[in-house]
Order: sequence, then C-alpha cells, then structure tokens
Amino acid sequence: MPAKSSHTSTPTAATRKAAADSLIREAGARLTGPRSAVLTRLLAADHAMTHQEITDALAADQAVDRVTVYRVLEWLVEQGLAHRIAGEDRVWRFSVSRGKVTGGGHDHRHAHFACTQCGQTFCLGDMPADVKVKLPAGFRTEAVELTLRGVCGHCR
Amino acid sequence: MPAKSSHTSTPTAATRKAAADSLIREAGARLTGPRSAVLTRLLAADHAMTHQEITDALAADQAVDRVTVYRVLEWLVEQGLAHRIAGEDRVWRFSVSRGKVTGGGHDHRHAHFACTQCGQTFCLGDMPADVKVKLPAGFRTEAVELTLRGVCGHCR
DNA sequence: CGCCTTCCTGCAACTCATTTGCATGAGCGG
DNA sequence: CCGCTCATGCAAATGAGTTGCAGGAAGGCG
Repeated sequence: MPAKSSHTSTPTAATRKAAADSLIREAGARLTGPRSAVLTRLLAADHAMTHQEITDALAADQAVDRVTVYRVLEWLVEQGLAHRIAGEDRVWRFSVSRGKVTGGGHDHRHAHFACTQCGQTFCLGDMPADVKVKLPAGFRTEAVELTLRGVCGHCR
Repeated sequence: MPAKSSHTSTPTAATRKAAADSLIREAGARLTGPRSAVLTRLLAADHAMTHQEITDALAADQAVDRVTVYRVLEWLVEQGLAHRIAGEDRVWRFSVSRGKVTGGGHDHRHAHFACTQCGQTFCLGDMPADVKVKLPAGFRTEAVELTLRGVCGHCR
C-alpha cells in the first residue's frame, strides 16, 4: 500500500500550505503569495468562508488586498479548486472542492447546511441522488442544489 | 369583446386587485396604493420577481418609490403573503405564497427552478418530502431548500 | 545570473441592491 | 370632520462585489 496518504487526522499548517502550493502548481499557474495564502486558509476551514472572513484571517500575518482576495477566489472557482455558495445574506461563501472536479463542468453534488444562528455554511457529504420534482413542460434541469437550514452543532 | 370564461384559469386584472386588497385587509393593515399595486402585480406574475422588475412594472401607471417597494415587500414577507428567494446574482426575488401559511413559521415547502439563461426563478409545486441527508452530530434541520438550475421552457 | 515578457497585485474609484433617517402625508377609527 | 398612527417619499448611507490602471514579481530564456 503506497504511503502517499498522509493521515488526514492532523494536517499541520505546513502540510496544508504544501498541498495548496501543489494544487496551484498543478493548475499550471504562477505560485504567488496571495494564492497560496488564500487556498491554504480555505483548506484549513471547516466551513465555507466569506470573502470578509478570509481577508480578516489573513490580515494578521500575510495581509492581502481585498480586491486581490476577490480575484484569487474567482480564479480558484474557475480552476475547480473551490466553489462558491450563495447565502441568504447575499454574500458569497467559498469552500474547497473535495473530491475530483473535472474540467469545466461543476460536479458539485453535495448539499449545504446553513446555520440560522451563526450564519455559517457547511458542506455536507453528498445529497440523495434521486431528487425527483415535477417540472413544467420544456424545463430541463442541469444541476440540483440542496440547502438545509437549522442550527449547527456549535450553536446548541 | 368576447365573453370571458369565468373559470379561475383567467383571472382578470380587476379580480387580482380585489384579491390583493382582500388579502391586505385580512392582514389587519391599512390598504394603501403601493401595497395594493405591489401585491396585485405579484399575483399576476408567473415567476418570482425582483424588486427591480416590480418597480419597473409599476412605473408605467402607478409609480411607487423604490424604497417603498422594498418596504412593502418586506411587509408582505412578514405577513406570510409572499416569500423571498435568494438567487445566485445576489438579488432577492419575491413570489406570493400559494397555499396556507401559518403564523411566523415559514412553511415554504416547495422547490425552486432557476433558469441559467434568462435568470428567472419559478416556484415549483412541492418537493419530495423525504430528503434525507446525513448530518454531523448535533446539527438540527429546520427547513429544506431545493433549487434546480437549468433552462426553462421559455428559453428553449 | 540577469533580462524580458506576461501575468498578478494593490490602490482608488465605481456600481448597484438594499437600508436608514427624517419630515410630510394619507388611512381609518371615532 | 379630527386626530392619531402608520406609510410614503426623498436623500443619503452602507456594504459586497467590480473595474481601470500602473507598478511589481514569477518564470522562461539566453
């Protein structure tokens, strides 16, 4: 059994940065401070982060301009390394894409959970594959989005 | 003028206005021009309308201030007469609540369809009642939101 | 190792949906 | 018809996200 799998139990900051840099390189793009910092931070997150959260989180030791964070996030989404989630508060939230993401097609087959208390959004494993809803004639579904709202474990 | 069938299939503008006014009265609130106009327009819509669409639609003969439209919509949602939908474009869309809506609890058990071409959002009948997704320990679901994305009948 | 080209970053100013403050004006109960 | 409230309109503010532009760094190349 190849030892390639670093135990997912305790990824260190260094491990995450290495993973982030590797992903950026694989995308065939320049490895820059902001990209590395943003992706590393996203890899460490246990919930989908807003642009604001990310900017604030980086402000401490590796401040990145607001606009640059926006552009990095946009780029990450284009590369399929992250996906963006629209929330009730009209603010985008970003989360790394776990699992394979092929080319341009957004696979993105997992559900989201939005906490009505703290406002945080979490990515859930996967959604029931068989979502059947009656559509009016002529409508063609391309993607399904499932969001649960409630109270997260942290808020109870 | 050809006699119109009294079937509920073809509600006239007057019918809708009467229905709107009635709903407003039932809510125990003042019947005002803007409220009547906005709700009447919403009743006639076949899709969820944005604040902008509504304002534009009313501009023709019964112009209402932008801010007032916002406030009327907010009020309609509070009264359970309408519900708001968050879209990918970070713009709210409003639609009248079909069926019973009890008190404060948002029942709102239907799915939505968002067209990726024209951007319009439609309310679908209802969603499969049994949506089961594995949640992390301690999470409690209060509401489920299902949105389909694709191309609507009009855009094909 | 240093140059060059290309792409990235930071700054400033801008767009646009939505919100808030405030004074005037309109429902409607009496 | 009167007055009390609550709704409306206008102006200005908020805040997320965008765009234009000039300087600066990442990598390829010699």
